[in-house]
Formats: sequence, C-alpha cells, structure tokens
Amino acid sequence: MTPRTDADELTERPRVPLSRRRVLRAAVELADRDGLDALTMRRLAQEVGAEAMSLYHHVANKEAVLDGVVEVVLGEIAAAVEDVAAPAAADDWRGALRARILAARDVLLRHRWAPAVLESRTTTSPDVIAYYDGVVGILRAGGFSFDLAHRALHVLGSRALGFTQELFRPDGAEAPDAEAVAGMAERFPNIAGMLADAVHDDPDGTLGFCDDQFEFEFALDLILDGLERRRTAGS
Amino acid sequence: MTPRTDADELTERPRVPLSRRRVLRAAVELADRDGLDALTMRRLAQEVGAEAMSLYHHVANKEAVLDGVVEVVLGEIAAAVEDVAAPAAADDWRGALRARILAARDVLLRHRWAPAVLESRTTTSPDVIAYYDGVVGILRAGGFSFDLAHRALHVLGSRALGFTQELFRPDGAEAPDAEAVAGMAERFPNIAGMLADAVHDDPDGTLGFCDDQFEFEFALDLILDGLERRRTAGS
DNA sequence: ACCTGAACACCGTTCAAGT
DNA sequence: ACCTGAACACCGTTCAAGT
Repeated sequence: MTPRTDADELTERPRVPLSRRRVLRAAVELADRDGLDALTMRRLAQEVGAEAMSLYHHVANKEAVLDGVVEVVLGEIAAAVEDVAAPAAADDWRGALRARILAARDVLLRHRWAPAVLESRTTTSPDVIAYYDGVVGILRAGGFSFDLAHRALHVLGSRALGFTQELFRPDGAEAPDAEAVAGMAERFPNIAGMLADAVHDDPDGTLGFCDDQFEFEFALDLILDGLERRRTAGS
Repeated sequence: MTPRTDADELTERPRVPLSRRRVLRAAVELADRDGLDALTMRRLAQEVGAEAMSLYHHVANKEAVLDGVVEVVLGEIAAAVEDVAAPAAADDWRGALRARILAARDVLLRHRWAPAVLESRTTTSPDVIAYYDGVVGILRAGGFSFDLAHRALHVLGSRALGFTQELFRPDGAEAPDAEAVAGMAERFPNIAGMLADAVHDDPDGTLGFCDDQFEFEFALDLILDGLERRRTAGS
C-alpha cells in the first residue's frame, strides 16, 4: 500500500522469506495474543509483513491454516508428553496415562483457543490419530483388550487431550452478591443451594467456586478408576 | 428488490407478521436443513420472506439469533425430559438421570449443529442453568451432597445434555480397505491393531466400527457407576 | 410500528499482472 | 518462483428513508 522506506527496513526484523512454517507460527502467536476471531487471512498477512494473497503460496486456504495451527499445537503436546516423568505403562498404566494427559492439558492452557479449533476440524488430523495411538499403546501395555481400549477412547473423548468444553459455568460464582443469589434461588433452587453451600465451605472465597484443575483431575481419576474396574472384571 | 406480484401472494404462505418466535423457528429449520454455515442473516430473512434488515426489529443481532436457537432446542429438551418414563429420583437416581440424559440426546440427534452452537455461547444460557438445576435436583434426591453433586456436573460436562464432541473418528473405519490399513499400520500400529481387531469381531461389517449410541451409553454408565461409588463411600 | 434499500467495513478468494 | 493490487461474492450491521 504505502511504499517501503528505509525506515521500514531498519525497524522490521530481517526479511525472512515467507514459508508455511513461519505462517503457521505467526497464526498461533496471533490467536494466543488476540483470540481466534483475530485470525483472519488479512491480519495474518500483516503479522508476517506481507499481503494477504501471498499466504496462498504457502497454504491452500484458511482451512489449511486451521489444520496447520492444530499441527503446531499437537507438536507441542507430543514434545511435552515425551518429556514428562511418568511410570512405565506396563507397571502402572493409570499413572502413565494420567501424567501424559495432564502434560497435554498444560500445553492447551497456553493455547485456550485450540480446543475450539480442534473440534471444528471435519477430518481427523493425523497428529490427533498419532496422539490417540499413543494412548492405545499405554492401555495395551496396561493389559487392555483392543475392545476395551476402544471403549476407553470414547469414554475419555477430548479429556484424553487434556480438555473438556464446559457448558455450565455458574456466572454469579465469582461475585455471589446476596441479591443475585436470591433472584436465582426462585428459578434455580438446586443450583442456588449448591452455590450457597460452596460459599459456606470457603467463607473467604479466595479460591473461587470452581477450581477447574481440581475438578479435571477428579473427573479423570473417576474415569480411570472405572476403566481399571472394567479391565480386571472383563477379559 | 423485485416488486411483489399477485403470483407471489398466491404462492407464498399467508403473510404472517414477523416475530421473534417465527424468526427463531425458521433459524432452527434452516440449520437443520442446510447446516450451520447456511444460517446467515440474509438467508434467514429470505426464509421468512423479508429483508435482512427486518430481522433486526425482532432480534438484537446475530448473537441473539444463536442465543435464540439454543433457547428453542433447550425448550424441546425440557419437554422431552418431562415426558420421559423414568423411575423416581429418590428410588433410583441413576435410572432417573440416565433416562433424562438419553431423552436429551434424542433431541440433539435431530439438531446435530446444536452442540457446536451451545459450546460457542460465551454467557451461560438461563435454559442451560435450568437444565442443570434439574440434574442437581435428581442427584440431591438420590442422596448426593451439594459438593459431590457439583463434582458430578463437572464429570458429566456436556454428557449431561446428551452429547460429547468426538475428536477422534477413525476415518478408514467404514471402508477399511487392505491398502489403507497397511499404510496406517506403520505410523499408527496400535490404532491399526484396534481397527483390525474390531473388523475381525464383526466380519460382516454391517454394524460399522463405532456404534456411537452404544459407546455413549457405555461411557455414561461407567461415569454413573463411579459417582454412585463416591456417593456411598463419602457422605 | 414495522419494514426496506443503499451503503459501510469487513471477510475469503480468483485473477491477471508485476519482479 | 514468489509476491501483489484490484476485483468479486459474500458477511454483519448502520442509517436514513419509506409505509
């Protein structure tokens, strides 16, 4: 648009030629910083110091960008999962799987937009299949039949990758002022009671109503429990 | 755009005045028929025989339309859940909850786009809170503490409304031709083994690899099991 | 009060043209 | 080979004008 000046040359980082890798890294950074809605072809181009149309030489279209950022994030997960200190699957499949799932979760907590993108993909990414292949490997080493391992994948669902989409986030939870709770009590008596009870248990309220990490681990352990029970019962 | 003619008068259904209710019903029908991407303000207007701008007299904006279609679907769920034959919660909380969840699932199977919209809402809809209020009511009647009921909501997550977003749908499952499986075996040995085993169990293949309804119920029962175990253990 | 057309500020993407 | 500007067919939405 405006002609390039020497000033541009000096303030810009050295002119690296565009590449698929660089486009995708920029896309992840952009989504981290400004959210998923900010990830448009035009803004992404701006981010790498090019015009929107230049991107099309390195990615087929926007869907390919979204596939690509999934690839980047799953790369980070694969690396984190490899590095994690965990017992051998043959000795303790639960410990092995639990540690890996929590490591994956740590990565997704740094890319909060990623679960939504992951769920929007219509064809399963090879990297997702590879991740689940690792999960099945752990289960097999822990003594699961293929059949029960298959069921385990369905029970775990996205939790195997360390996240669950929460539909229900009680709004008044952080600031449960008496008035809002009172209005709520009429329409949602059970929820209101639950909230009141939680506040009572923790009068300072500093912990907040929902400690998501705690809840995630509680749910994960309940499921791992149930799977272990099925494993020893069946076969 | 083109002037109205008598022919239009005759072929159109009788001119009902626009209303929020009518706009939202049309939005649900449109999404059912042509998918979520087809749900644009312009196409929606066309659907009710008006211009796009006319919609704004009945809904604030597109977000309000999405909130509205959630409202409609949750209305259907509330009706289905009320009608379902289920044991009394005080006698059998598991049976009571299970029947309601499967009834909710039936509704969502008729509106497959609805889970994605539900998950896209940034503020929790009052209708979602009302639904979860009912769930807590059942758990309380079944002898749950507020604390354990709260955890149960987190464990169930969207499964309480009858759906789970599946990240992992093995593609070759429906047509596991030998070549594709062989290519897969190298990169995803465990998944390939799982697929091969499943095919072996069901040589006709008519059932397909994943019976989602079966898997949904298996996972649901595993979770209800685990919750019952926590309930009798704790207190 | 209810509805509308034109217009605005955005999208993703195609195409023909530049170096 | 790589990048670009203009243009196209869409979005959601504002505004001033119609009945």
